Amino acid sequence: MARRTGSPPLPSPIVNRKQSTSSVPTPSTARGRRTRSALVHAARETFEQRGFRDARISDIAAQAGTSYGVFYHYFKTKEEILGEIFTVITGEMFTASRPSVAAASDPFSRIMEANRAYLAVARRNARLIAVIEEMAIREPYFRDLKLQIREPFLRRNAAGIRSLQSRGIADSDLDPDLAASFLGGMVENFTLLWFVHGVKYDEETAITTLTKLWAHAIGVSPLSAADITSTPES
Amino acid sequence: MARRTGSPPLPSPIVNRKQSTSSVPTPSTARGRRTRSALVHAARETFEQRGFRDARISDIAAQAGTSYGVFYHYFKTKEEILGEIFTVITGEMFTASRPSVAAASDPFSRIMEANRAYLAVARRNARLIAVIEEMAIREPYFRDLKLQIREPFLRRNAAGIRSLQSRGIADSDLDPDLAASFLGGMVENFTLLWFVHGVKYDEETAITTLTKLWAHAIGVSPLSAADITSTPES
Amino acid sequence: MARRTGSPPLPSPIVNRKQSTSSVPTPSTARGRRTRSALVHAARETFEQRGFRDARISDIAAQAGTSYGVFYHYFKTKEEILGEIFTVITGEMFTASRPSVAAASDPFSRIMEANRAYLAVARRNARLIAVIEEMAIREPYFRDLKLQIREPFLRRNAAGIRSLQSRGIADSDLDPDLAASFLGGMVENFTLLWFVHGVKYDEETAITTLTKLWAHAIGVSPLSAADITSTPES
Amino acid sequence: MARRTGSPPLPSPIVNRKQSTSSVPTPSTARGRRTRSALVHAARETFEQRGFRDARISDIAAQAGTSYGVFYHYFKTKEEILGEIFTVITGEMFTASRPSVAAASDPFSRIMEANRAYLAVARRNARLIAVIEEMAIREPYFRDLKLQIREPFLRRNAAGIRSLQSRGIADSDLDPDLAASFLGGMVENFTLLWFVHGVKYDEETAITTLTKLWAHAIGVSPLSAADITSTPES
DNA sequence: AATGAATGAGAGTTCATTCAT
DNA sequence: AATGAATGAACTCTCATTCAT
Repeated sequence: MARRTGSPPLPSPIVNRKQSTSSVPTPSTARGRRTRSALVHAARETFEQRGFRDARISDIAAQAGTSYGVFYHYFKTKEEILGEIFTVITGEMFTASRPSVAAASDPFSRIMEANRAYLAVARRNARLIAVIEEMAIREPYFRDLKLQIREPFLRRNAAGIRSLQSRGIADSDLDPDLAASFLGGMVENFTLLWFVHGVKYDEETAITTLTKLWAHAIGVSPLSAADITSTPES
Repeated sequence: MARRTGSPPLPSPIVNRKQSTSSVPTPSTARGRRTRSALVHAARETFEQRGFRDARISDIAAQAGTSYGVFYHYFKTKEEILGEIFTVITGEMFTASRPSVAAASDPFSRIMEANRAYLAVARRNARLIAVIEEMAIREPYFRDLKLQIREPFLRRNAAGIRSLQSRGIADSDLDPDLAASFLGGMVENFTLLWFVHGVKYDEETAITTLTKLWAHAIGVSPLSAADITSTPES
Repeated sequence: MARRTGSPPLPSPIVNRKQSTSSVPTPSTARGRRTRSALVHAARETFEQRGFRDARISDIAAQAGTSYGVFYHYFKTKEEILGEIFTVITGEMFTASRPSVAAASDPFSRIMEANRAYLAVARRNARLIAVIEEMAIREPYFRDLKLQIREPFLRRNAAGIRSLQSRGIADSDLDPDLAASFLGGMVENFTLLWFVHGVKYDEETAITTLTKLWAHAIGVSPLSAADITSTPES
Repeated sequence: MARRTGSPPLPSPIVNRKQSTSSVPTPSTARGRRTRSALVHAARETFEQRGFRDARISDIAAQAGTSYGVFYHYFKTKEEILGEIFTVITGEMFTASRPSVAAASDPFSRIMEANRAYLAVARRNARLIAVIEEMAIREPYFRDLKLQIREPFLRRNAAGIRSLQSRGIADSDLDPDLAASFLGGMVENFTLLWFVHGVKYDEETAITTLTKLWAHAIGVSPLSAADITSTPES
């Protein structure tokens, strides 16, 4: 007798599986590029205002001055548009945080300037950093993003410490990577309190104290370092 | 010193603090007390597992083995039951983080032990701390909670630094409150990486490095401090 | 240095995975049972009117006189509520289609009565059968459902044919299972045309012709069968 | 005899037959003709793969290698392009199903060959037939299409039966139109099970059984028919 | 003729909260 | 006190169709 089977005799079974709509990475027309760019900018503002979770697609679209559905023309998910934003931010933060002081200055001043530069950049991007900070707690994607953004800073700081160690200025007893991570964490934590949580600090006192702590922690003192010619450490 | 402001510098998001229905703070019957307690415990587990936002009232009720509606008999909002949980946590964390080492030991060892004790407690409560950390970014209620939990630690640390300064062991140049805040932030940032984000560290190396950085930062060296009789600083 | 790993040191990684809402199979209160039942009835009517695909959850809820969300209290998906409907239909169809004629009557009459009974039941359930028929084309779930409903009819018919064969009344040359399947298909196809596609037939002529074709096909003739005492074949 | 009605007995669902925009029936340029043809082919493949409902215009356009908008240049609706496909199919199916056997062979063999030919064609077009079958349930447009495709087969079969009746070979008691419709339905139902639902059959046994049932049903036996010279019945 | 960007109505689903029992 | 049924606002995502270029 006739037996029913799992697979029909036809080339392939008839099953309807909807394909995921593909997003358009780079629109071909000028109008498209304008719209896409407007969405990215609008997304940034929306995320800054509402955070990631509370940012609705409709908020972004409204902010961009486009219709609802156009978002899905260019992006599949909120995550995707955020990723776009962060590729920009990540690079900008690192380059902008390079200390502007002459290479010849003493280590203490250099640390001071590095902190000053970092805080300036962090202040500008505080709200977006807060978004990552918030999401990183639960979403692996964001945790990775956070650690990824941290990475180059850690490397630069570790290299700086190593350089000072090799020149006998900094405590050679310290693991430079760990020290860089911990001291970097100190600054990071501070920026969170200052720029995101709204704790009030006197700028100069804060930067000075921060720098003293950092410098002393690795064994650099304002006095000892003043008379030493330094080489660039980053 | 650092002052916390009532309103954050960022436009604070909507928080709905309903005041309409009145909740029952302390049930009169034994059964009522049992139910309430079951809800609080269930809420803690649920928040740890799902985070605050993703914890549904129904999850908590299910975990507590009660019905949907009973939650609203005892609590007005999710925020309220969380507050309940944290009054417990806050106290526990502070007392449990008191260093267990004899008061007579040297400052460096005391800092080490304080860090060790703090990390032990932080590890136990990591998940809940993560919940606050996450929520503090956008919700003033949680930001206040976070700063509130921080406060006693800062005070203890600041007092410790002041004590060392007055005895000439620590750098008297530093603002003790700021230093306490920044170094506390260093440790906090580290616990977040270690216990919440899952970054791997070698425990002993990490604690030693952390303590060295802390001690050096305020001018305490293992050598200089060893021969000095200390007074309890907390 | 610190290395980030996929798995954090905490008991299990922090990931939020929403649980699927569970549906309530049997409500505990009378009110609940009433509502659930109203939904099932409403769903049947809605499916009959609109088909499965075009039946919106809101249609069903409206038809049941309940709110939107209550559907999800009792059912997870449209498929689930449909399954409920069909467990009822399936049984009803088979029992109701049992020929009511005395066992003593001749084979031809018995076939006639079986067809008459089947057509009566099929007419009542035509719209729902149409729903399965429609969905069976693309959805394996429905194809299985369709074949499952067919099955008992085929078995009964095959048994009937076997019985007639063993008594020398029907052509013993035929595979009784295949014959049952094909002749059953003939009737099925006819009911689809008649009850669903709205092709017009004269009832008596149709049933008579259908029965003649069936009977002749398996070798039963009105004449030859008249004088033979039959045993029940189902 | 069976008459098809304009309006079905069931409340017919909404069909949107837009008449606003005018489509271009026959493009004047070669390029236009190529594009149009590509669309038709793409539509056929898409409908076979996804079914009518799940086939998006964008799927068809993508398959044809053209842009979204061009579809609307040539066709008003999905229904329209499907109609185009079926005008081709319908004709092909009928001519291809003409039995290839010599007119001189006996009625039984001729029925066998007719079935064999039909099954071969049905197998090739199974997927598209499934599409109609599916849509015919709810959409009058498709129901009409289905009955329209059936029509010539019914006429051919009815003519064949009439011819056999007039020559005394087939049961003259039967309404030839009804018989043709019912027996045709039997074969149709079988092809649905076999080619679309994936029920497994042994090809030769199935065809033989099918033919026996058909022949006996109208009173044609292999023996009685062998010695009679037949006239073409289609 | 062709392109692909833009629109927006519509359906599904979730869940905090209320309320009748 | 407790239950769990009911409500409905809010948000996501899809895709046929239009239209400017």
